[in-house]
Amino acid sequence: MDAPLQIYNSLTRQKEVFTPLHAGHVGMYVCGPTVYNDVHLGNCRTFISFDVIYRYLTYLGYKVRYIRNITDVGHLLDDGEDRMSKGARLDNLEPMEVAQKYTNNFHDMMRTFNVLPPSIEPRATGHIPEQIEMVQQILDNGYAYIKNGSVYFDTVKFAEETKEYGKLSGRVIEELIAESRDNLKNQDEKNHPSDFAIWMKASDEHIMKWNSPWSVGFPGWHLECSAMSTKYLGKQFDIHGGGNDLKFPHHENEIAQNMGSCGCQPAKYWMHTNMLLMNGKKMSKSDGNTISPSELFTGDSPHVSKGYSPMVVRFFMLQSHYRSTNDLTDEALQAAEKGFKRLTEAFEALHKLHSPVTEGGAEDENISKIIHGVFEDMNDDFNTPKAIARLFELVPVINSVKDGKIPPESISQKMLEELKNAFHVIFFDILGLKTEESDADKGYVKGLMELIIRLRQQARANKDWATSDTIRDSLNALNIQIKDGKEGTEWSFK
RNA sequence: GGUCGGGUGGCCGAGUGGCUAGGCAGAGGUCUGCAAAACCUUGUACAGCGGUUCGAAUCCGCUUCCGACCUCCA
Repeated sequence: MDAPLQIYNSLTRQKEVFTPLHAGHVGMYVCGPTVYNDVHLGNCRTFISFDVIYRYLTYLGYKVRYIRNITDVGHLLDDGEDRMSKGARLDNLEPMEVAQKYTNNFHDMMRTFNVLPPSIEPRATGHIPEQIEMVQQILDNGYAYIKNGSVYFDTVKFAEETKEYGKLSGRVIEELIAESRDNLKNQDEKNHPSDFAIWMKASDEHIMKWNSPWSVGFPGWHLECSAMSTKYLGKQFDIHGGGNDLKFPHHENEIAQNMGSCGCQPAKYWMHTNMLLMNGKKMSKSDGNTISPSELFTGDSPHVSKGYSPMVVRFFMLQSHYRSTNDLTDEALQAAEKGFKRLTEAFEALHKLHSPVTEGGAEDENISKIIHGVFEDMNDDFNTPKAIARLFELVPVINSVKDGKIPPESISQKMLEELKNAFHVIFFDILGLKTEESDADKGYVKGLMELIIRLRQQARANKDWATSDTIRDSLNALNIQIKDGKEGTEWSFK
């Protein structure tokens, strides 16, 4: 009955009904991080977005094979030095130590954000033979040429013969001629400025290099994804994702390589996440407009007035659509923090509700509509902000029943169960959020709080306002909020 | 310069040819010993100028401003 899942396809620039290549299965490849540095928040946004997409596809019943790679070689800097090698030189480490260190850091951060691990996380250095094989196939098919031990992809020939080059990013090859800079590494070796290396001959001082039929060298940056997606998902698979900034040249070149080796377009649906901004500008490693995840958590940054918890940050990110830019500001984070708290507290309150009627509550239909609406929103290109907005509509209903503002029979037992279940599925399983109960929540702090609240109740019963207010104010100073309600007093961390 | 995407109420952020997005902040009220929390009510926004239309913030054109990519970036 519900509308089918639709996905915005960057390749066709429109929403399309999602139909997997093989019924019941989804193959999804997402470009992972280059591990030469701590992960930054922009990366996190992309992986959080795809985490929700992965979770939702799984929820829909698809068996999803989710590949997210680790790039640990081949990513050149302007001066021609490999990112990994540079990291190694600066830290005085083996390149693989650098890769491992930052891979660990990346994994820690993904766990912190409650991002599920992918099905397979292949490394570029672990797939050198596959990449060499692909270079050979491209050469065999005539879409590459060898110059001094390096191999370059022939974009001009590819573009002329297939009309495919530039399709994803909207580029025209003639324009690329004029635009390309001429100060790139080995530019003189290329036949055309838009050609790109798929195998690079290594200089003597280059640390990371492998034997190949052409030279001792290393693979080009774009090649790994082509080779690894093919290896684990086949020549054609369902979804290929990544950040918007990878569209050109990375993804465009990936398509060229896949088509150049096997003759087919690798992915049916291309999905691109938009950039995380900070104060209106792209958050970027290279220009300093950035805040690290840990700085954001601790508040140790001039860009924020305080720290924000990982789940608040995740929630904040999901409150904008993955294809829209997301502007991170202190004010917006504060709004997200309060909203997140309101939602989680309503969810907790929901579990304490009971209904005297089995079915036919006055609010039943309304609630049912909201729940269905959430899934409709998710089916519409994973519209998490809209889905979350609907979740908020449940809050006043839940709180009103809890406070006795509307009678408990407004929601039937049946609906209550359905709602608890749905809320759980949406909030935890699909959006990947979790309530942040601290250790204190379970430990003796809880017992102490019960004691304190009981003492304060006695004081209030005796109209000893001075004592009761002192307790309240002191707790408040400790960031503990006292909430006097009809059914007694509750508390929470502020 | 080329390509693309945007400008929505104080802030963030959805959406749409006619029907309340939502969150935060603000205002009024209920509740309360007083508060807080919660609940109720409330603002009637869509860059500007034209055009299409019975009707446009939503479609088209122009203007303007902003951003991304074109060079390593999720």
